[in-house]
Amino acid sequence: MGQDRPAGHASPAAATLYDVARQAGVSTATVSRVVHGQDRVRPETRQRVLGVIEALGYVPDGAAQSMARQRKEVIGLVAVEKRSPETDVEQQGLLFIEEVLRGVEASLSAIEWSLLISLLRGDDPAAAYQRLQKVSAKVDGLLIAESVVSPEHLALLAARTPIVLVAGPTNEPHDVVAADNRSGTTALVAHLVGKHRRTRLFAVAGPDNAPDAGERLAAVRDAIAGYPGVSLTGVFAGWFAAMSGQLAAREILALPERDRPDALVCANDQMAIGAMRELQSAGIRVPVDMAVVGFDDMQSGSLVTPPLTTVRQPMWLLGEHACTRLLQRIADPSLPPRVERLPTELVIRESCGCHGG
Amino acid sequence: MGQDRPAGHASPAAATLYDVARQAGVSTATVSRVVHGQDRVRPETRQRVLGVIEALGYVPDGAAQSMARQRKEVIGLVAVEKRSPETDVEQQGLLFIEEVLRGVEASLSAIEWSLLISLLRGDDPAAAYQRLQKVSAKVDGLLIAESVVSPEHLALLAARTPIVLVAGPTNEPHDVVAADNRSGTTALVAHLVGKHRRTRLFAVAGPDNAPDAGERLAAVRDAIAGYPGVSLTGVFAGWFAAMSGQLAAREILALPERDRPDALVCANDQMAIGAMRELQSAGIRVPVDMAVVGFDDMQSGSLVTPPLTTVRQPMWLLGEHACTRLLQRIADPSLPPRVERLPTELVIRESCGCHGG
DNA sequence: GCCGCTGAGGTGAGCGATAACATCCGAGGT
DNA sequence: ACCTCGGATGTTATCGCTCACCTCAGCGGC
Repeated sequence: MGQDRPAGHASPAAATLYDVARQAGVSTATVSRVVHGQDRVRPETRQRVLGVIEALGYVPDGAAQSMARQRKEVIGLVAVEKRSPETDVEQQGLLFIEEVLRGVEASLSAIEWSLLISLLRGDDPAAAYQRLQKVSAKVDGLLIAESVVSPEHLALLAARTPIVLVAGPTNEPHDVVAADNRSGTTALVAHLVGKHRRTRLFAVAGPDNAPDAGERLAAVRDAIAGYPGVSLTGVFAGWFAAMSGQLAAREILALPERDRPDALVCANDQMAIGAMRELQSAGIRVPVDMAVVGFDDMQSGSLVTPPLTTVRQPMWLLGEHACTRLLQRIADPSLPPRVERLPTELVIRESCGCHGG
Repeated sequence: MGQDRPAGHASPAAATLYDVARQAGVSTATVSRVVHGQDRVRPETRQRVLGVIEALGYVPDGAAQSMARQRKEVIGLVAVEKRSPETDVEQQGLLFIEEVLRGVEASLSAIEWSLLISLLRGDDPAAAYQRLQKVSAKVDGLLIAESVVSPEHLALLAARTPIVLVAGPTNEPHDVVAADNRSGTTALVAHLVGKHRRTRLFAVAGPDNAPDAGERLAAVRDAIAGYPGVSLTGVFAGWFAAMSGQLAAREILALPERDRPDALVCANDQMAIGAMRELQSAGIRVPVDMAVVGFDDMQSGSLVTPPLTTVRQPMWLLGEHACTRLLQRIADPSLPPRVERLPTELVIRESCGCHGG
């Protein structure tokens, strides 16, 4: 069938609606109706048109459709990518978003929409905004991860395009879908204190510009405040990368033994893993001498020894919900912005002091 | 500035080129020239237009541009996603592609193009093809990962859209960019045999439909054939998931001790990790009793105990090269299809029997 | 004084669909 | 026989932009 030209070469010019209409001896409107499965067409006509479509390998052009119906059926997901090919293989930032991406893509493909990805790198906010503008021209709405752009730029963008923030700041007048960092953290601290009698916690925080990080730290503080006799012995300002966990560990190792914490609460799993390895290679036994816990529940957490106790974020769901929200806003831009929190779940493994089953 | 309407609401109707032209008192051609930084405009006029653009927050519509210049400046990346939200958190398939994705995105954003992602799920090939067609309508070319679709469908697709296969079958008349599975595998076997004196290897293969998997298995066979006294004691048909590594391990554990292999060569890291954990929990010491090696060099391989010896695939590069190739083909569809192999690199850690530094 | 050139900018024909509206035609109703 | 009605189709304006081509004014050369 159709072996008349060598494969691997794009055809001379893609068939258009007009080609199909002409060959089938009908109007473009009829072809359009057939393509969209409408019923206003006689079965006989439909068959004829379908035949021509098949023969020509016709597929309606997306750009033209977007123009005509004033809807692109594409949404954009933008995240920050801090890595370059030469940089270390540190799986950062996007690692979190990858799971979200799947959730988004799943929701989208169910309604035949598509997902456009844009990874921002470099740290020039103006350039980032430029890029975002360009991207916004190709989509019906934007899902923006973490805080990749300043509040002012966000406002400018929102004035032109529907946007939903994923794990973004909740103090801006935008739709936000985020994990319930607070309850997860509270449960984690409760476990450490209640079950394992830890009294000297140390926090390894995430970067300032990540709202999630701030919330987790605040929650740790608040939770600790609720337990008499338990104190937060220190806070290390990390940036979500494993390396920053390592650095935090070194800072702790430099402390006289008596001043060291008995539990390390990290703002994400990456840092927890980095810290744990550093502590272990200095001879500290985790969790006996010091417990180490993370946040996110990335797969790697279950692989390390001891397996990491952490808090699971429903990242797939985060993606789904953010997507749904964005779709709603696209349908009705006048919707009032809302903040949605998705529940987190304590995942107890062994790095807290519990014993594996 | 511009606080006249509550933020978080999309504007009534986006400004168009005509709005800008009218307000600036020039023609649309002039605005277009300004937007595209052409020189045929007096500085004074340019400034005026720029002012209006700024004031209106004008961004040229992507669909209209695509239409007018007959180029969408978007390429699509399609991969298979075997997971659903309820399924286990097995990070499969896409895990490989995520790194590729970054490479692609980086190349693309450098030239201001965008990346459309489509994850195929379910296993209805007809549905997959449908979806691919839809996606192809929105892009200028497609990057297709592994073999997500039948050769026939691929040919049909290629007749209409430029495509490049990533880690795909090399026996079809398409552009392919893949890792040099053979040399990596050969080096791995040489290490196992030469350095660690292993003589009874067991292979855990990938799925039949993954060309990469087939190549790796064949390379193991060929390499072994080159060493007298070394044999391949068995092959387990896995599917790249950690679970299949586990199953392979169980099969081995069921063997009488004398019939067990002394080295396990897995077609990817996921399976190696799965197998290793299963072996360990059955009391087998890795690597003393049995070496276990993988392929890919995913980050998790460095986290497990013992750290996994594996072969690194330059996935980022794979993405970059595939992207470049696709761009070339888009520019000149008459290019003859080529197969490009990217070098792999042996990564020696400890699961082969070497000692960590 | 006429021509041609050049820089600055305007005109308008597409690009490939969609969808509102117009048309045509035969079946029923009266 | 006339009118109505509705199903099947055709016509065509429109979406927002680009680009080839046209216009026009001023200027210098001969």
